[in-house]
Order: sequence, then structure tokens, then C-alpha cells
Amino acid sequence: MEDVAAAAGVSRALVSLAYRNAHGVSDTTRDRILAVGEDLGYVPNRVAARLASRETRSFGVFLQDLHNDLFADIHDGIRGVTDEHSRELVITVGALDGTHDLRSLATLQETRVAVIIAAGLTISDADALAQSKRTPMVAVARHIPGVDSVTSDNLHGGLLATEHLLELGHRSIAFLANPPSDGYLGRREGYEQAMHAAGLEPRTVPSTFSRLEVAATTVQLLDASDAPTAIFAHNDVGALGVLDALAARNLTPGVDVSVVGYDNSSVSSAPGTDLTTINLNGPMLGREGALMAIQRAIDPEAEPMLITHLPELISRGTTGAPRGV
Amino acid sequence: MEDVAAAAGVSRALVSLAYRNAHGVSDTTRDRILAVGEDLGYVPNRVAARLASRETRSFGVFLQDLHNDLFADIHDGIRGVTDEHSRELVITVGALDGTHDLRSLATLQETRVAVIIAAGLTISDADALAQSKRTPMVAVARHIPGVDSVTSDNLHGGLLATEHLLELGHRSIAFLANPPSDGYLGRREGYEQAMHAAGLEPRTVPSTFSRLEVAATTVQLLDASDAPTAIFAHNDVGALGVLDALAARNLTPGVDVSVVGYDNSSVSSAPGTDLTTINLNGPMLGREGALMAIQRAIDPEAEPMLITHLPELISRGTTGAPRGV
DNA sequence: TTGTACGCGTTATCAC
DNA sequence: GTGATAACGCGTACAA
Repeated sequence: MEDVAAAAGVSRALVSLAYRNAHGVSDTTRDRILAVGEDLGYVPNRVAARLASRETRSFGVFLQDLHNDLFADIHDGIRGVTDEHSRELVITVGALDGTHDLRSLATLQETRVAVIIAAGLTISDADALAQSKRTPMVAVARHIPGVDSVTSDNLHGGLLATEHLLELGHRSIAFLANPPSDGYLGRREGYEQAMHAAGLEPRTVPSTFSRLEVAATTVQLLDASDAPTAIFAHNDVGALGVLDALAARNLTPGVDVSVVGYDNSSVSSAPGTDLTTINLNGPMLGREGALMAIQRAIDPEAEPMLITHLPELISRGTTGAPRGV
Repeated sequence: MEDVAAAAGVSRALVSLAYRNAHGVSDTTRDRILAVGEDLGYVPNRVAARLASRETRSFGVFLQDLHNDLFADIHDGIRGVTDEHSRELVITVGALDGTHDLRSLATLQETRVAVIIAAGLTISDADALAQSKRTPMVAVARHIPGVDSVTSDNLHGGLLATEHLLELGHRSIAFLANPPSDGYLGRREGYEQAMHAAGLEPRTVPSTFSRLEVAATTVQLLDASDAPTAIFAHNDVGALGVLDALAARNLTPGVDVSVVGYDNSSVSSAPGTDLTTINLNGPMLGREGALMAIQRAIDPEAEPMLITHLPELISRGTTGAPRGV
């Protein structure tokens, strides 16, 4: 930068202003400076810029699992907003078993991002709250009390999914549950409430976030003497695992066994998948999360914000009446 | 940091060393320093650290499309290596239409990463080469002359896929091609060579990287009077689009129409998808790309490196003999 | 272990 | 309105 300034016959400060399109530098001088910079192969150093500017322009983004299309949807939503507001994104990725969450958040904090937009955190409410005291955080797809959150009513979604299956005539409905953790119990509760309301005994089968493992669990379930006629999976990735298991057993989704997922991630609408699911609307959650982050960056002291959407059922081809009804 | 040093009764330099687990700090002092830091709520500033250390420890990662499982695979492979070597990752994401590539590379360059690991770049060879002169680059899943590359022989893969279909007895085989660009023509050439060798006329249908758009193109193809009996898609995402189209027309993959993908991204092996494909081995490409980046960081002047794998066919359920054979 | 010169911009504060 | 000067920001590295 020093060199550019010297070669252009101006001060370093002016070079800085020119590169940032700041006003206070005449068009002619700016063009000249940029031309000289180009000539000398000067590339501004963002690290130095961040340090010097006490950085408030970039947001951290935590995405739990790149193999889950929902997080690609959320990322799309976030970037749609941040691109428009010319905010940079610092992205970190979790791990399927949730062991990366705290480390990723620490990284973002150490990078001094203005706000962390976290999608799919599996840490406890308490840990998340503590974390958000240090660097403001927006939780996406999860409600964390005391922390800005953009979420959807999971209990309601669980009710919708289960009631849909009940209305189709199913009585033997299993729920493939994710590992229990703060903030991810609503779907299970919705399922159990709906079952109880129908006078049925819930059948909650513990499972994981891995498509393969859900498939394995489902195969066992299907092979049992009391196999359910319908399966509600805690998310779409799980539902894909269920569909895998049905394929392995040569069963047709929606005919032999009904399947409901959760998320409406973009894969679920593909004709070849055609999964009945609950619409979480990842792109919208991402957009709103980013907008909330912008608000939070403006006023760090404001009360925690909360947006809760009411999810809807999207009925597609993987659900139908049980055999013999 | 100043405060921590004062409170612990040591110098700033020692605090720095303590936080980096560097040797030259006695265990007791380090523990004391960390305790004091914890007390004061001190969080080291990575931005400052990067600037001060003239940064050579972090790698930039460019992933073209988060909706494509291949890039999740590649990311997994990269992180497996970089976690072990305690290298940080700065991640940027492209856009389906390739318009984000240059901007993402510029961002990584401005962030002064040691090496950029780029997966799925769609810019021209010339642009990529020019870019790599500024910041060393490793191209993953693509060979760029003059740039470190970890790739797979796409022409060979195209041959394998087509020959597989020919051996099954297919004569009417269409290739759904990606938009033409440097470095992504091998699969098409392999297809065309194999067709010519069999005395058949290639039928290359232009398409895109979007699952939805490939599905739409395929539906048209299936509805034509001269619909092919087999379809080879330029990648797995495309093949999923083809499967979508088959589902929409109530056709069974591997029975009514055979489908071959390309990548063997982790979705393709799911029992419910069970896609015949060419194994690109994303996790391995990622690992090798990361290892190559480490080499490159050590010796920026070494000759460009190139690893080319010979891909293999993975025959699964979406291919079979054509009807009537 | 410590002192201290960096690294590389940004952002007041001024001068014309 | 244009441009210059100089004081930061926050660690790291190297000599002492």
C-alpha cells in the first residue's frame, strides 16, 4: 500500500479510501490510484483491514452438516441477504455428532465477527446462552431462550405430521427420534401428544442424524413382527434413510409403508423423492436469521428477538392409506 | 492481553506463548495465565494473530455448490487432513451458475490464506492459472495445466460409463452434458468416443448443473418419439434429476430406462437411490488436495503437482438390460 | 522470560 | 471537497 501511495504520489490514507470507494477522493485520483495498484499487483489485505477497522461488518455462520440439504438452503437464504447488504461471511462447519459446535463458535468469536448466525446447534441452551453473551448470536431453526432465534413451532409440526398419518387411517405409527437435546424435543412431543389424543401408545424409536444409521434402525423396525404401517422421521435426512430401508426391503413408500419427513429441504420436493414432509422453509429461516443479525449488529443491547413460524404439512407421494383400508 | 499480562504479573509475550501452547512456558505459569485470562474474559484475537504472524497456517477452501453432496464429501476429506495438521480453513461458497468463482477466490486471496483449495471451479484454465500466480492454488476434481491438481481421468470415466451401457445391450444412449467449460469436457469425450467405437451416433444433450433443470430436460427426452433406453448424466446431481424425471413418467430405473451418474457422491450409495455411477471418490480427492496444499505451502516454487486417478464403475440398481433384450 | 520492533491497514484530526 | 499526518488495533517474532 505504501508503494502504491508513493507511485501514485499520494498518501497511504488516500489509497485506503480509494480502494474502499469511500467519498472524499476525486474520481480522477481514485482511477489513477487503482490503476497504479493494478500495475504493482497490489491486493488489499483483509486481515489488516479487519483489525484496523475494529471489524463489525462480517457475520459468522455455523452450519451443522453439509450433507444435509437443509443447511444448504439456510446458507442460500443467509447469503441472499448478506450479499445485498455487502456483509462478509465467515463460515464454519460442524460435525454430525455435534462435537464441533463449541470449537466452531470459539473460532468465530476469536475472529471477532459482529454476529454469529448458528444453524443446527446441538449444544445445550445454557452453553449457547453463555456463548451469546460474548458474541451476539442468532439461532436458526432452533429456539434458545434468551438468544435471538428464528424458528418454527416444532411441536405443532409434530402434531401435523402425526395427525396426517392418523387421518389416513394409520394406527401403528413409529417416530424415529433424533438424539435428545435442548431445543429439539418439540417434534417428538407433538408426535406423542397426537398419539395420546388418538388413544394410541406412542412408539418412539431412538436414532441419530445419520442417514445410514436411520436406515439400519428402520430395517430392524420393518423386520419386527409388529412393524408399523407408518413412520415419522425427525427430519428429511432421516426420512431418506427410511426410504432407503423400504427400498432394501422392496416396499413402496406411501403404499406399503407411509413416510413423513421434516424440513422440506430442497431434496424432498424432487419428483424422485416426493417426500411428504413438514415445511421448515430453510431459505426463509436463513433470510430472517440474516436480517435479525443485521438488527442485532445495530443494537447489541436490544431485547432478544424471536420469530416463530407455524409450519405446514406438505403432502406428497410417500404417504397414503394403510394396506387394507 | 495487556490486562491479562499485568494481572498475571508477566509480559504480553508470555501470555501469547501460553495461549498458543508453545514451549518455553512452564506448566504452572501457563495454567496461571490461562486462569487469569478466563477470569478477565479474555478471548484471543485471531485477526490480529494472523496479521502479526504473517499468516501461513490457514488454507482457503472454495466449494462450488452446497446442494451437491460431492462437495460435502470433498470438504470432509479436506478437514480430515487439516484437523490433524491443525490448519484453519477459510471457506467460501460458489453459486450454481459459476458467477461467484472469481469473487470467492479474490476474497481468499485478500484473506492471505497460504493456499487455496478449490473444488469445482468453473472459470477458464487461463483465469485459474493467473489466479494461482498470486496465491498458490490446488484444484480438486479438475485438472488445470500449470496448477496443482488432484483429479480423476474423466475421459476414462466417460468411456467406462458408456461401455457399461453398451455391454448391457443399449444402443440408444443419451448423454446429458454440463455447460461446456475448460476442464469439464472429458466425460463427454469419453462418451462420444465409446459411441463412435461402437458404430453409434452420440446424442449429447446440453443441460446444466441444476437437478431441476436436468429433470425438465429429461422429461422432454423421454417424451420424444425416439426416447433413449439409457441416459448417462454428467454428474450424480444430474442423475438424480434423471431419476426424478423417470419417477414423474412412472418409469423404473434399470428396467425401463437405465441411468448412470458420475461422482459416486455419498447420496448415490443410499439404498433408496442405488445409483450406478463412476467413482470420483470425493473424500479421497479432498484428502489429497489438502495434503498437496501442505506440500505447496512448504515449497511455493516446486513444479506443479498432478495426481490423476483412474476411476472405476460402480454398478448398482439403476442400470440393466434394455427392454426386450 | 522479557522488551520491542514490526504487520498493514483504518480512522480521527488537520491543512489547504 | 481533497488530501496529509499520525495514532491506533492486537498479537507475533526475535534478540537479549
